[in-house]
Amino acid sequence: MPELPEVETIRRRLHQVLPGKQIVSVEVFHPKSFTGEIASITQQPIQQVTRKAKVLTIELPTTNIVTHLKMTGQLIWKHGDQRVGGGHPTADWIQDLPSKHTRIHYTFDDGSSLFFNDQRLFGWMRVMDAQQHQAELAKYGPDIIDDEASAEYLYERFQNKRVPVKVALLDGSIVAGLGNIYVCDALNKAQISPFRRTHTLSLNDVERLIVACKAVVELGIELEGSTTDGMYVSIDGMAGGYQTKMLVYGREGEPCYNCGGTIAKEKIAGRGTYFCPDCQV
DNA sequence: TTAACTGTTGATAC
DNA sequence: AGTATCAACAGTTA
Repeated sequence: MPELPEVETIRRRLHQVLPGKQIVSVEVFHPKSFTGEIASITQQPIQQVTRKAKVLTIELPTTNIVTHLKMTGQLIWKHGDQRVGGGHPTADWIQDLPSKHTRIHYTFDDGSSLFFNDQRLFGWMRVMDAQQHQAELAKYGPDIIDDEASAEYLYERFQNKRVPVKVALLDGSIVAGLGNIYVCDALNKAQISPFRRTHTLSLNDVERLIVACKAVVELGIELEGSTTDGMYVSIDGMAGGYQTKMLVYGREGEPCYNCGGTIAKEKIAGRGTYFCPDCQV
């Protein structure tokens, strides 16, 4: 599922191919997936593709196509047999687009296409002016990989909270871009229990935690995301590589790489949580 | 067959 | 305001 590394991988690849292209037509197959005036996004060159938190934005001269993939959203770009990136396995189903899960199909002036697929319909693409775009991004705290997301910042935000630290890390208004996979791994790397209440963490704990969070997310970006169930792929159908490096996520019953303890799985705030009961305290 | 589970966020109620 | 729970939806697993 797309977390920051997955969305960033998609952003980088879209940014390689989209700038300069003009949208010539848009087919909306599901009204829930798209809002905005199609006429407002055609016949003008795409400027750049940006990301904040898990929100992806295709910037046009006068407006923006703002995108949230939620859990099952995919963006696939096709131009004949041309591919961007390479070397990794490519999903074969991209040959058959649009599919039953394709919600939007953009056609560009060079004949290439962008497909928005979304099995569960939670995701969206919305045309927003600068002010609306700004308001959307203002919901989120600093990206976990930004310098602004410092130990001092997080420590201060933790002081007046008593939720389990795992819940706080998943709260995008505190720090943006972390999802279940990278939070579980970061807590293991920092040797902090996901159950620890935020206000009980020392500044030293928070320093270890923020370093671990940045490290796992940066590794995730380097490996171009994680694909645990085949759902996440980049714009050419390419799977990620982080799933082979996961520390605890999905490893219930297997040994902790840090101490050899047995990885446990419990629920925190309704979310499956993997951790090592022996070295995460 | 039915229920639980999947993950991100917004809405709602305390 | 902080916290907890549920809902949006569809498909897969128990």
